[in-house]
Amino acid sequence: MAGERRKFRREGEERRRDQLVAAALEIIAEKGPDAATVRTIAERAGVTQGLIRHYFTSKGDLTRAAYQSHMQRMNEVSFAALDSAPQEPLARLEAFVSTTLSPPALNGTAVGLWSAFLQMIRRDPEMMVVHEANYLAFRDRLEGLIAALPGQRSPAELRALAIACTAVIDGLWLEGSAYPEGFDANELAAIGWRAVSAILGIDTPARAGTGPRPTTKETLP
Amino acid sequence: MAGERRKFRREGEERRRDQLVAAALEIIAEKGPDAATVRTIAERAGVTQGLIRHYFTSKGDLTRAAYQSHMQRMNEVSFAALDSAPQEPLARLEAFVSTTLSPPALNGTAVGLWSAFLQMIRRDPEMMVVHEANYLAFRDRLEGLIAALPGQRSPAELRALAIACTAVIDGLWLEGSAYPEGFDANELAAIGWRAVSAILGIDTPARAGTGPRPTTKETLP
DNA sequence: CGCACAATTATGCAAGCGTATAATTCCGGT
DNA sequence: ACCGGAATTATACGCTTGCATAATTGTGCG
Repeated sequence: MAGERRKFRREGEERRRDQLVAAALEIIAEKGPDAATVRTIAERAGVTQGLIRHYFTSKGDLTRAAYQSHMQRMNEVSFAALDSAPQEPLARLEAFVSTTLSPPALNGTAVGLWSAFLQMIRRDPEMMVVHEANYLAFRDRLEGLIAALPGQRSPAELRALAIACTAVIDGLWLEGSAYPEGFDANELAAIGWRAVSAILGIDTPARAGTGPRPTTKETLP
Repeated sequence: MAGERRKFRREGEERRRDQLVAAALEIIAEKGPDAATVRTIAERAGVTQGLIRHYFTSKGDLTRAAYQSHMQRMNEVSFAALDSAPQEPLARLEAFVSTTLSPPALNGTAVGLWSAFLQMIRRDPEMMVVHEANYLAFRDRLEGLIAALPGQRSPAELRALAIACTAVIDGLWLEGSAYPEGFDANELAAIGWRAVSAILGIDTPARAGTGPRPTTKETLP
């Protein structure tokens, strides 16, 4: 009667690890890090909790693996969008900004993950390394896009511009994800592109008249 | 010899609540939200844990009170910095940006608090209301500073500019706080001011000589 | 001075946590 | 066919958590 032991199938180690990592990420994103207990993660992955300790030396180990996996996937998505972009530097940059500030990159679950991991980053040096590497990867990619634009800029100048553009994109992404009701559909992408253009000293392509004209004193007729 | 009962002093209700709120904020900022248990909070406040339930109906109630208090204080600090600023609109704006992107506003504990609360905001509608109100208050203040600049801007234009400037400030504040080794002392404030200037169409102060000419339409006499 | 009552401490409890370990069951090699 | 070991489940333990309640003690008021 009671002794119905659960049936199971054996899976490869890699696949099991991926399942557990995916389950952990889902739960952290949906219900927060506190809800991501060993038991709920195992349940979501369709196994029992003991298996976690069979594939990870501790729960923290699983959490680190999940963070690494999440960051890697974000990177890949970002890269993929760039690969299918056109070739003109300006269009590439615009595509990059627009992609980052539109769904699916802009979504509520990602910011949940982001803030959850930020907590751990501050206490776990190993996670800090991953964070640093990924932040710099994002910025460097953006810096590369900027460097490809017409005009010459010194390295220091490039660095400052990349930091500023990264910041405005991050800030918009964050508020748009955390407080989605506050903005229209394409509003953030449009604002982001205008801001990046302005920072880089590019004439805003879309709406002449209202756009900032940074340098020249005498303007239009 | 075991029966040494702890001595205590009675305090007013308001004072005790403040002490508990302050203790909770300190612990969340320093050690993360998981470390902020009823017992550690009480210990930090110099009382025993039972007292928390005497002044707050639950731990969540205390946490909400802590968030409210934190946000209110951030607001006051921000306001105070503006009050002692000069009167010319441009200088006021620059002071605001610079203050926000320099210590003590820029520090690691604040971002710890920020990301910890962001977690709760996503699950607690009551906290979401507080967050929304404070984000909009920040943005509105910034929008007011922008509106005071010479030149005319439509309400829609003002909104977009305020969103963009808020985003760049938030993004810089965030990365500077979360990853302080990555930036020089005044670097972020300088980058922030340059970015805001560019977004608003103001000539960067370094290359002085030309006054701010924000709009392309007819503006000045 | 002492008394009543709120403020505070002390103790207890059930639930949930991560971890350790024992018990089973699947599955490939022979 | 079956067996040995790895994969997986099951159970248990010690600890911490938030919350409840009982026991005390400080203190304003007569």
